[in-house]
Amino acid sequence: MPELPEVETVCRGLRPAMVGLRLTRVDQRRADLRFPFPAGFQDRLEGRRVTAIDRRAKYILIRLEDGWTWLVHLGMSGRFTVGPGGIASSGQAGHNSGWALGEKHDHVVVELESGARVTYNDARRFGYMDLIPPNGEATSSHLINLGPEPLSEAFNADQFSQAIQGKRTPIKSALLDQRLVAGLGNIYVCEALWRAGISPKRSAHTVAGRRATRLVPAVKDVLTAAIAAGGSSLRDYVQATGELGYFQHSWDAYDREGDPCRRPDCDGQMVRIVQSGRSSYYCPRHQR
DNA sequence: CTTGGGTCCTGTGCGC
DNA sequence: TGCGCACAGGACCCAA
Repeated sequence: MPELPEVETVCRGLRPAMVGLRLTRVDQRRADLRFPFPAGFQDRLEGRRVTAIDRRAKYILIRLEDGWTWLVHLGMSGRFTVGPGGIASSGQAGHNSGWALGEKHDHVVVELESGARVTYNDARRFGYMDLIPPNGEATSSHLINLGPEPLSEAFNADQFSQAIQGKRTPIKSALLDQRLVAGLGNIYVCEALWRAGISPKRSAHTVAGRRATRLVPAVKDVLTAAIAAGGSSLRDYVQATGELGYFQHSWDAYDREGDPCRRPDCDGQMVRIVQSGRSSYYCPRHQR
């Protein structure tokens, strides 16, 4: 799924199509994604005007005029597409059959008063949606345990050193733990550790201090660069505007098993290991 | 409390 | 060409 840069990119694509406009029709086509849709989902959204779209970690927060928030998590394969009503352009070059009936796995289709249509598609259904009542954000179970936004001042070497104090888990796992810092996923953790020269296997508590002062800027830099590129596009993943992010061409670590390390003056070779069931890519030569 | 592993689901790419 | 397996951007839930 999408990690923070992809979710940010999706938000930026949705805003021009949705903010300030009323949702004229909401079509929920199945009872559940990863979790059941909340009771009254369609009725709560239909007829409401969207006032803003925010992002918190990997969550999309669509603000409605009545104070409710439509929360969306994309899971691994969730995606939004924006198209004109009726015709609904896909942005998926090469195959656009079946548009009148919708693509396979189109689970939620929203029409706006502009005539535009916003479609949520999710093949694996690891994504989910929920409704947060007015003033309910501080107590929302989805958001309450999240760590700081990695691009905010709240995420800094002191804070992160504190957060990983005494943690025996590998630094790779610590960076994926949304309670310590919220928004990173498998790709950008690999990239940040490569940039910081830290092995994904290193025990988290040994990163506190000196190494944290390298790691924190590496995290911020890679996320900033990825957002600027519109995120990473895997397979036919498209952002809300229908355009392709291109940061996958800038990966230095992820999916580069057997390839030469790209760090200047390093003659290492990238390897792949499995940690907690997930692939880690790193250079054993300079990542220690 | 922390930590590791299994699990949900569908699609794709690879080796045979 | 078909088949079976490994693997895929996440994170919850439970056992130890």
